[in-house]
Amino acid sequence: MTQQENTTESKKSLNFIEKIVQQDLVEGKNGGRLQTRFPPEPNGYLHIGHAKAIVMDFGIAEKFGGLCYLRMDDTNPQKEDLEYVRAIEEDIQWLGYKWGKVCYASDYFQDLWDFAEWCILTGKAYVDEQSSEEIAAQKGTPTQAGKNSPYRDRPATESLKLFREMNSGCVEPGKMILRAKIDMASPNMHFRDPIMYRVLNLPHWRTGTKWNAYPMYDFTHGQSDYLEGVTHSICTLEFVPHRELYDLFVTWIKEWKGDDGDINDNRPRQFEFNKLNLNYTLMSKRNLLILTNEGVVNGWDDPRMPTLCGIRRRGYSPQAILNFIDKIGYTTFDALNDIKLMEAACREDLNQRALRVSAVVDPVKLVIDNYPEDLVEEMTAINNPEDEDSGTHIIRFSRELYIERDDFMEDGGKKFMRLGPGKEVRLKNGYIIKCDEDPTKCIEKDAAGNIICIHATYDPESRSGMPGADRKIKGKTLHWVSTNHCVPCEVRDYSCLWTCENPRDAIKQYEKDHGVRGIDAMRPFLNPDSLKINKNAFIEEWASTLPVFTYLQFQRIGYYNVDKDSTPECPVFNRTVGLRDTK
RNA sequence: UGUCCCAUGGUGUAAUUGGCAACACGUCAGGUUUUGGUUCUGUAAUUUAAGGUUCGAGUCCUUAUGGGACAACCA
Repeated sequence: MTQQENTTESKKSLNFIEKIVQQDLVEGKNGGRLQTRFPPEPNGYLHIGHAKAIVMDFGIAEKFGGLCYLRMDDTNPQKEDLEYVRAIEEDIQWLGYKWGKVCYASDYFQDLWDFAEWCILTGKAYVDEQSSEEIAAQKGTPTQAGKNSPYRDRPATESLKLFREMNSGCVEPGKMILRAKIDMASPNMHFRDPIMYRVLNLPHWRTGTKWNAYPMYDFTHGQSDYLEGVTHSICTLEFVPHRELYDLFVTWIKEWKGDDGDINDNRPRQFEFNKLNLNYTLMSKRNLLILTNEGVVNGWDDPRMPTLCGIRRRGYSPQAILNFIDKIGYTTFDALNDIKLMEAACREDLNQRALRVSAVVDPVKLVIDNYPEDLVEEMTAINNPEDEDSGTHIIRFSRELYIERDDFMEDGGKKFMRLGPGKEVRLKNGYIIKCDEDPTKCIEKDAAGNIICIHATYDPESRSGMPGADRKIKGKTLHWVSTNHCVPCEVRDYSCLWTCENPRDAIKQYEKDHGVRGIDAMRPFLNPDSLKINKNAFIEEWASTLPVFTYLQFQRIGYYNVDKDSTPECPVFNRTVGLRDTK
């Protein structure tokens, strides 16, 4: 970290969770320890919303000298897979974070089981044999108290016997569950005898066939935190109603462990911040899964996806993401962030990082009539004017070039600063050129009236670096490639997948109004033009030799990244984000 | 007709904890520039409402309004 960053860092005020952590440390809570965890369920790929949580969990540990574990929340073998575990690890490392160790909720299955038996024996839990419909009906509503289950007061010995049967593999899923005996009239729905264990009769990718009954999230998370030594269990706002239950189970497990220290010390505490909402973006894993399954996008790493692998392929740097997260902050307000802020953070970073190259994405031929037929000159191009250490590369110049079609206008008027009859422009790293006043002399058209070739003359004294190049001209500086010294390439331009600001709400509403679900409720809001493939582009030779994931700027166009689909014959580029355009 | 949470320029966040409302992005106008990029200078725009406490309120209290979360054998 540079000195400058250090000063800005120290000037910036802490977010509300950092303030809590700082205060707890001062007060010596939990023995002055700080330990957090990032607990993804390995049932899908991480997205930009997870990045916000990662920066919080890992970042706060880093900042205050604590520890952060990566914990796979693998309590539902129905949906989870090793493939996702690997991807999660890769994404976190890509962001630049290191974990103390990797843990699994399944590490605690035996503890959780023993603890559950103790809960039964001490009258805190019972086995319920009703159907899920019956249980739902008894649960009441937020405005109405629930009713007790007829099994609520069965003897502990009976519950214990049935609980053990639940894990035998002989009980059909749905026939029995273990419930905590709390309060069916609680205004907090999570307190109405929540489910602790359910029968799945499914093997688990880590524990094999040892378990047939698996613990629920609420009966796992706080206990795992406690057993691991987590001090600050930080999650998003939708878990606020779970906190009371979290605290209760932590209190119970301390009792079970014979941990008779102060109940307010040596225990994890849950804190909640606002999750990331981005306009024109759909975040939930469930919906992203639909998009990939239905082929709306080409896999989880499609550059239009908000997944970290998608964003990476799109061409964002980890630092760009970190900058963005830093800009939006952490509060308890359910904000809808503007995607433009993320793009601004990206430009800010890529401006420092990206190699400048010339690519012509909508080419028209330009012939320099007074330039020698067989001359080829090697021009020097600066790789990145923002970074003196980035060096230079060669771009070859000749009589026949491609320039952008929209850099020439037959009647552009006074305000059009680029090429046209009688107009003079500079070719970047090249010469000053000029078109004849007479349109018939500088424009070649086909039968349909389309411009197929532009003619100009160059000023031989104006080559970049020569004294003659220093003269001021009215026109702008244009980028170009030499027709014989460029490579055809594929350029993929992306825009938002969604046409409405808040696709989540729009889809939900559509589902309600039209009685359809899933992809059918999404289609009306999908942007048909979210991917534009351009196979008619040319790029300078040097750029075609760069490896996948190289950060590039197509000068005057935008930031681009080398895609994994590239071949030596045809490199493929993804548009990360366009240049700011104040034309 | 429940419980809990939230409300500061267009968007997101600050405000030394009750003491001059600011920062970033965006807007608009201009300077620099071999990228209509970058950079620099300037610009307009903010405490949801009403009442209360106080010398003093974005901050505390009350009420209203608006928004969010909660009723999966998901996490």
